[in-house]
Amino acid sequence: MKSAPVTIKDIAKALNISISTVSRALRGMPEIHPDTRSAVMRLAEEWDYQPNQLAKNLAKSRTKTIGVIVPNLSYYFFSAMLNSIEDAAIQAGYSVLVCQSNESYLRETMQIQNLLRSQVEGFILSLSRDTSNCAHVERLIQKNVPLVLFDRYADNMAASKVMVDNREAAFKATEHLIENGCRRIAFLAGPPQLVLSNQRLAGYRDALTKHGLYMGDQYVFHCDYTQENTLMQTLALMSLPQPPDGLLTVSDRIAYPAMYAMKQKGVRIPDDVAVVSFNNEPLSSLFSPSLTSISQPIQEMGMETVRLLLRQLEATDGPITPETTVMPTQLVVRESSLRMKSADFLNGVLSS
Amino acid sequence: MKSAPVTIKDIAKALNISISTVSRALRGMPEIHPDTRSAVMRLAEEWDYQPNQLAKNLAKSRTKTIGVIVPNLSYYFFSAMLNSIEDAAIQAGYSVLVCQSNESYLRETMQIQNLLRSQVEGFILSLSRDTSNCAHVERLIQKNVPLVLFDRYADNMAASKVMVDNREAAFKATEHLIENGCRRIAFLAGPPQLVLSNQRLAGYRDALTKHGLYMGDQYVFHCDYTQENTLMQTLALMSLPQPPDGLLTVSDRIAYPAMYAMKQKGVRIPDDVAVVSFNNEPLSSLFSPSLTSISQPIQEMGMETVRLLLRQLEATDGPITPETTVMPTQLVVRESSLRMKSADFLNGVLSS
DNA sequence: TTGTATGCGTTATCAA
DNA sequence: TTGATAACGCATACAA
Repeated sequence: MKSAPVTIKDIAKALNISISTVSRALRGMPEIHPDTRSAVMRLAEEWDYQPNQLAKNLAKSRTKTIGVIVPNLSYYFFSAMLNSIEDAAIQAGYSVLVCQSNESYLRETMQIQNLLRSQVEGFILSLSRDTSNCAHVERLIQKNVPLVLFDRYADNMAASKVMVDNREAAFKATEHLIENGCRRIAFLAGPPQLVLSNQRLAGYRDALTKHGLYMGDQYVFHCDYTQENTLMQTLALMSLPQPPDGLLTVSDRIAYPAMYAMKQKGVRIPDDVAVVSFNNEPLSSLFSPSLTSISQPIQEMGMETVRLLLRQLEATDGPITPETTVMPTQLVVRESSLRMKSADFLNGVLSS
Repeated sequence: MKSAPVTIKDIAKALNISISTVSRALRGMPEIHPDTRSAVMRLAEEWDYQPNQLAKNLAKSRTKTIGVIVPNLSYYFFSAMLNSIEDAAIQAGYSVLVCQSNESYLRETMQIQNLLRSQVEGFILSLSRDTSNCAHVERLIQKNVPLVLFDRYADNMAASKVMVDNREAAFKATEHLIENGCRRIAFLAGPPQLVLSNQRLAGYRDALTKHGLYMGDQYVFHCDYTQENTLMQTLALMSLPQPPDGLLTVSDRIAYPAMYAMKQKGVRIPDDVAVVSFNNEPLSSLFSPSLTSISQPIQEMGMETVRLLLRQLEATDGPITPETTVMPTQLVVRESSLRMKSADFLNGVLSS
């Protein structure tokens, strides 16, 4: 039960002028007489006039709005990315409509549909865990809807992408474990359809192979990102006849429960098992032991994502060639992987 | 560069019928001839017609949309609340527009403004940390805009609210510490303008007073929810001439860095300092020691929040009297506060 | 400097 | 069962 909001028509009627004059005054067009303008402004102020954005957008056939769909805002990485994306978008005069897919393919397609109906001018998208079929995204591309994927993308799609070099990062992380004396290194991966997880798996294999430690994927277990599942996979891992002495996890969200499960089993970290992970959430430094993790330049990734989208949004002559930006990562070493106290010992192992 | 989307006008022209017929067919009105309907549907399907939501909303003067503003989606509590709110809203046929205030009063007022312009029909709001002046919310109330506050609300506002009994919960938590042998109990509170923090403070005082342990607020320190600040406050707390032997924190997000800082200082938890907190984030069970925390019924709170809003949205005769729902909490006891191994010893202390 | 008229894509109220 | 036509609130080309 609220009274009808005031419109430019109300103001025009009250001031006995035309609605176009009110419209122009409100928008600060230069041709308006100062007296007229101030009268309009005064009344608008007094009545707390709020322009109807729907009508505005409809009239201009533009919304200056971009749709952002992420799997889950409770993951630090995604909510941080959202903040960065929002800042960059606002800076460029765009506003943002946020949706979560809740890791569901169905929900993802529905959100795309909804945003499309809401006339967003472009999409920033990170695929859900359950998305293996990408027809819904392909449809956007076919329609020439500006689109940038980040982090969770799919291969073989003619879309702009922003990501880190997952393979290289995993290689780096795995080699760090090897340098710290690990010989049987396990990988708690994400679901098999996650490209990012597979790339990290590849980097993990690369490092093991390079150091003559690769023995098939017997130490690779897939997690579905739930706490319960990770606890189970970790226990399974530790019950292997030859349990691992090093662990790489695809995300801090996987590492936390994994470390918990190991500690419960009396496994000492890093002495029995050294752990390295991905994402470098702020909380990772607060765990005990603090967690070594690959950090991604979230701030820059958000800005770059928006930049690639703006390129498409503001292109005047036809569709633009998709562009992929690979951002650097950084290994942040903490207690969970620093096994050796002595640099000499470290060097000894490496040269042996 | 995308081609103009297809409209009902396009379909009408192609089928040589009127736009009203197309509109009716698309919306499944019963009076349409089956042949006409199927022809329309076929073409709509083929051309992937997407109704323009802006135009739809403008024409109906209804958006069936509610605006949700929270301080920060990276807090577990808020992103979980959002999920619950979204589910309940969708169920009731509403969609949700989400914004973050980023704990800024200015941003909060801007978001309200934006959502108002976007014609949301009601608000669900949790105030930012920096919001002490509530004129912006009062203005909504005056305009009879349906509104429900949750968790972070302000006193003396004629709005519907959903929250937990913070005072009682803090009392319960503090008494739990006392029962576990703590005698000098500190409270890491939130900013002084946070009502919720002050209520918890009151409950903390109640419990101390009841047990003859209250010695003024020398053990009360205020945090601003950043990690750095919490680390500092904790160190200050532990440097007191008589450091505390029990700690209550206003949020798990405060407890994590506090526990970290104490552990760094060699303080043993719970033996030297027992810790109890608020929110019961899923991660709290994974920390070592695992964190005792007050849990709030997030799922139910979200549903209740939406229920109270719907009551206002669907009221036909004038504004509705604001309603406040206080939800129950639960103390989830974990390692961080379980100091005594023996029940006999525990009973001994209590009866002494 | 201001007003008139038209359009944005839909819904809804009349007639037919 | 269908079709004109007028809203919805605003922007804008063109006239005045």
